Amino acid sequence: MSNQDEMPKAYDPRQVEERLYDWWEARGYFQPRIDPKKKPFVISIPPPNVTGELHHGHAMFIAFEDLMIRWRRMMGDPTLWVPGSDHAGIATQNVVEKALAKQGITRQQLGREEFVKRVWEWKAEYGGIITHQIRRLGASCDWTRERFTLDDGLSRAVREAFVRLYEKGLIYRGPRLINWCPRCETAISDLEVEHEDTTGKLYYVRYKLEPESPISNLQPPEFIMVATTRPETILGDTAVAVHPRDKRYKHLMGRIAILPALGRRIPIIADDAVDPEFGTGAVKVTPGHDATDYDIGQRHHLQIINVMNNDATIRENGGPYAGMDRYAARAKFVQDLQRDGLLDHVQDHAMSIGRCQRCDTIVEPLISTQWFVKIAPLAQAGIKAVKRGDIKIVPARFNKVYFDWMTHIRDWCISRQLWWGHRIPVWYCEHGHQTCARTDPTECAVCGSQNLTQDEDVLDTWFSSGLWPFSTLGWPDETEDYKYFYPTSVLETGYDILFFWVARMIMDGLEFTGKAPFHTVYLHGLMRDEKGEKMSKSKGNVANPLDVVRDYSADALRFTIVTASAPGADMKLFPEKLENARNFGNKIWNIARFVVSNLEPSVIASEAKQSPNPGEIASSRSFDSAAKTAAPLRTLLAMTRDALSLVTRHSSLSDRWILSRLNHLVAAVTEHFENWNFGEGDRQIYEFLWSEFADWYIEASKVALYGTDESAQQRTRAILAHTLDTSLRLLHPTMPFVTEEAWQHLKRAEMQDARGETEPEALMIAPWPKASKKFFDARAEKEFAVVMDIIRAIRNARAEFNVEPGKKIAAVISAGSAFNLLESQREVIAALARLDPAALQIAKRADKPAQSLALVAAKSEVYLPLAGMIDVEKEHARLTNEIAKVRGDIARAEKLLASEFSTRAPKDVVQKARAQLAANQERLGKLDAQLAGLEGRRTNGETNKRMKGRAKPVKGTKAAQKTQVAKGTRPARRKRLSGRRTTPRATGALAPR
RNA sequence: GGGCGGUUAGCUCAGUUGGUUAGAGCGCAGCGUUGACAUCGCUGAGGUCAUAGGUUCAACUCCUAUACCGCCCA
Repeated sequence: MSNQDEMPKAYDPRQVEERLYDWWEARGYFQPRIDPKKKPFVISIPPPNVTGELHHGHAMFIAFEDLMIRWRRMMGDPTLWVPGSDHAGIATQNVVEKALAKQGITRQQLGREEFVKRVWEWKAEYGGIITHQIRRLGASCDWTRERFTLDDGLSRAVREAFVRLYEKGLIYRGPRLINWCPRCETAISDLEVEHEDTTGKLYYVRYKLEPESPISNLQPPEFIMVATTRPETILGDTAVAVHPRDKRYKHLMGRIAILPALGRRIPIIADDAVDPEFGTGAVKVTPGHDATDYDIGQRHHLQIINVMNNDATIRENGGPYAGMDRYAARAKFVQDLQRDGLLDHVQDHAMSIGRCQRCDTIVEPLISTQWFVKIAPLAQAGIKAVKRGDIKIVPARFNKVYFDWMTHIRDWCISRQLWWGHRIPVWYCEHGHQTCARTDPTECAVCGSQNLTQDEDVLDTWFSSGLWPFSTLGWPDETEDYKYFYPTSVLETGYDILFFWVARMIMDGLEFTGKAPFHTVYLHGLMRDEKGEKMSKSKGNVANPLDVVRDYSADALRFTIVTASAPGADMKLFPEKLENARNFGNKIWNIARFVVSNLEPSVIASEAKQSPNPGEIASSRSFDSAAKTAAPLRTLLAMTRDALSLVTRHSSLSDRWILSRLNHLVAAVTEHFENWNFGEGDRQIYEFLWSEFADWYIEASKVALYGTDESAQQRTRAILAHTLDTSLRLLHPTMPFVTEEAWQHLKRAEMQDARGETEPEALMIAPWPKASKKFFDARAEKEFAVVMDIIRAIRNARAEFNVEPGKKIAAVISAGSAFNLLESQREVIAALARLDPAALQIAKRADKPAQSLALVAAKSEVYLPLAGMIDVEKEHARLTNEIAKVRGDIARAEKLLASEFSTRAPKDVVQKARAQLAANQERLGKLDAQLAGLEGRRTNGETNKRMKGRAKPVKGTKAAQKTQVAKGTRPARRKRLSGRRTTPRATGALAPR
């Protein structure tokens, strides 16, 4: 029984992912080992809201953060990823209220205590769902350190932070104009208001003027006309304002206007804030319901009148409109103005309205007594930290966004009229004194009164989120975790919460711990749906990542997320992308299957011995059987050592080539990861595994594996194992499951040797590979590229001429300077180009056999005796076309080299251009000769009849000619090989007789 | 109003200090059950890199302007 039998033909992630996760977790791999000598790598998870289930935005941060975490863990850092969730005040209260509403219950009916109890129940249920989802995505976070923002410890941190700011005078309470959500019935911060452009109405309303003197009573009444988008707020007007230099209104300044409906007397004032271009140039001033008007009101000491209740109905001071909803009041008010002849006209108006981020209700600016953080001093420190470089934001373009916002930051309204959250730690006595304390006070700090009541409000959720990086580690206590793991390393999240969360963590971290809470902020883009729209619950386009996991695997989702976008760029999720990633997983699986099956299965079976492996924990069939058949032969380390020692002495070209490519890959991926280019690193791994390792090395390795040279077999096996092992390590941070599963099979196929070396128990705790420069082999890469060129040219010709795929054909290679190389690779060439080895002739210089197709590839010529399968006209066209292209290349190169380029460009660049030109000239010579031969044949009256039935003229002699005319200089398509540009271009011609 | 990002193959997108002939996946065309893989293999077609200028020996890449799309802030 071979290992391959344990590896099904197709990879089935559903049999693997959950089992492996459970095993990793049970083995304790997610927990860091505190090593005082090492600097830890730490990420605090962006805590998901406990409102419901995860969406793809969460999958996104998990993909990137787990990649970093697993990578650093393999690099040997003590690595900690702190998981947890956020109580999400308004959001959670809203969903629970909605759920209760379905049962016909309101929170008021339940009362505060009972309601909060219900929310905790909700949290228990959905918190569980969320952690399950995070696990299924493969997140290797340390669940023993899981935190929730309402935990006792974190609540204590919130209290400590509040008290410190309060004592410093950075927290104050007072009446200010705030954003009020009439549905949530709470204040919200500026950030929680989402502005939306819309077309509204602009109402032109006439305010009657009070006569200047009793005599004027006899005059016809005078008016001043104002324009407003919100006529119902006229009820709260306390002035009319015009611009001080507006000549139109000069004579009216200081006069008194009479408010419609209420008859209140209000002054006409002058203020610079008025835009003379807007409307009539005269505006109504409503300090109680508009931010600009509030400022004007402050400057002119105007009375502030709030005309709305908490639910946006008109208060009793609204006269006849009292009790009406704000929009019903508007309609009625407009109607009344019309009736009274005070409404001049109405016009459409482009405007922006603010809506509540959580419930989409139109926000009402109003005056309310709330708690605020005086944020400017904290923001200054936050700006400095980034300017100094203590914190680096990736991608860097977000620096500017950060600075702009921090510079123009306004005081932060932190009190919320909710029940779910951290209660504000301030008590009032009957004299109105405030007592703010770390522990619940029993008496007033000012007068000693024992008659205390705590503030009813709770804090903005983000107040606690801002403390997350350190509150989760034990702050304000100097715990072991806090001392060792703080400050954290990287903060990874979506750019949409740069202000909400990232900026606040920076300010809080600096303020409370004296340290930047992390040294790097990595911002990813937003996940959008297929149409490019932001995913949101109200749009109903929110998908459950677990559905994707079920259909494509967590690995596929993660790989797609990481590779399908650039840093900071939004991405769309498509089934096609996921399919490709899933297929890649299967490809990896089959590569492993091939390698494993070639690692001496007979020995594996006979030397079986028990060893610790995932089978002990998970009861997988494959692990169980593996445990029985597990056969220590040599460790991967030993294999690597073998590969290393063998490569220098006996290795073949393809061996040296793949090891060179592999080590370049290790270097490149490591560098890309270090530079935060995870997508590029992963794309290179993909290219390597699929296009180099599988398509070329594995195919070439079959020559040695199925040959008779035992040492070559051994060596090839070692290199196969080593290359697979290394590649799996590189890919593990992105695709943890399939790599671990494949690696376990690989490991079992080798096992321990007599020297007692042991492999790590799991890939996830195996060391990250190091590139070894001694494997860099430019010559091998160059030479193997020549071999690939020859093979491609032959394959190309076979396809063009419809040679039966299985048919082994003869070939003559006139190798020229590449003779030694090609002769040494004859088996590989024969195998991969499907040539008959007995009929493959390689010579330094060979004559063209009669009736053969001639190809020019990599400075050599290949003749394929495809007698009778050749269409002379077609060949003529192809050759002519090819010659035109080469001539174009030559002309361009000559022009370039004749210019200042040859004197001013770097030498190596010029040298390359020269070499390229020479190669093309050589190629042109060969092509010309072939064409000449063909011309001779053509004029000899040869027909283009064909012999074999399968052969047929390649479509489009005409098309080819057209192409030549239109795009004669178009370059050949580049091959998939990264880091290697080859231009296989087969060109066929009939040899002259 | 201020700022940022995008515009590259039919579609979705990479392209990191400017340097040969710009890449991938999907799709498309042809061929294929070759002892890892049809979730696959081989071969091929397909792009004046939004437009107009500029810098440079050299521009998808740097600069300026314009157009269109998207986002953030006010």
